Amino acid sequence: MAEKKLTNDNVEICDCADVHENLVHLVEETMPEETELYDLAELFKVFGDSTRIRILFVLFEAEVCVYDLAEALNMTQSAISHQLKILKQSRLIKGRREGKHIFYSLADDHVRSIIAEGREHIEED
Amino acid sequence: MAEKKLTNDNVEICDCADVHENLVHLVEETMPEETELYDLAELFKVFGDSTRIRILFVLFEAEVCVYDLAEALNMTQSAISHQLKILKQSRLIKGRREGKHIFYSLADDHVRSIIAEGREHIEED
DNA sequence: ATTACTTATGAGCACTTGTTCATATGTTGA
DNA sequence: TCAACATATGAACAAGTGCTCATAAGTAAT
Repeated sequence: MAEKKLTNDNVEICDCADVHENLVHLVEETMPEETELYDLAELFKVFGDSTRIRILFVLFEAEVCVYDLAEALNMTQSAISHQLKILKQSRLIKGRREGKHIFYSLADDHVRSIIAEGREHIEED
Repeated sequence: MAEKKLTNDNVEICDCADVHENLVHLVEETMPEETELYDLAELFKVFGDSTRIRILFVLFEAEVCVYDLAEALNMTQSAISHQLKILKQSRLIKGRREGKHIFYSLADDHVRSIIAEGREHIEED
């Protein structure tokens, strides 16, 4: 494939061997939809806060109400409640009402898998 | 186990059945170190941006230099370079110099696994 | 109905983050 | 050495985030 050169302006041109058009096509073919990319980023953003990570680790072990979460993590009820809302919106956890309490638990096992993969990465070498 | 009641002040007390002390102990036993929690959150924070996600999807397919990444994603060289630095610091990608170019590629397969797990989660139901 | 308890939520604030712009650093070839 | 290209980086700014505080909403028991 020919090198890509523009003659009339100052655009900088990188002529990495034959990569340009091929790459653009490859990207167009394999890159997920914009909305999926956005959703993926939003999901990982939820994991990207140590308070939420700590909440998830508690829920790995037990179904827990808001007040107990706050006590176990030594944080205010309000702070925990705000974070639970975010976790719930991402369908990572679910709440079950029982009288005055709402018990939270993991929504499914993806949470465990994702965190396990993350731990593997940071624990190597 | 007895309910927990304080008599002298207004502290609100949740008496979820027998959970308190057990939960605190459980958390102390199973919760990872503070530094690991922090590192985990930092790692997921890196995945929590759609520009970085897009960069990773390109690198799933090929080893690419900065300029081509910028072109493929229709972003400035500077923006891409800043993000590459973050990805490199998290050891998700690595760079290989070849003349004037620096070709970036995935550091290992954890990236693929983590993103695959994320996609599974958002694609269900 | 009133009180006490549990959870949710809105506003405000300090802090973080991603991009742009300008510029520096590094590499190659003439 | 100089010019051109490729990449990295610091400052600045807008936008987003997590906590606190005050308060609302929901539930149960008296």
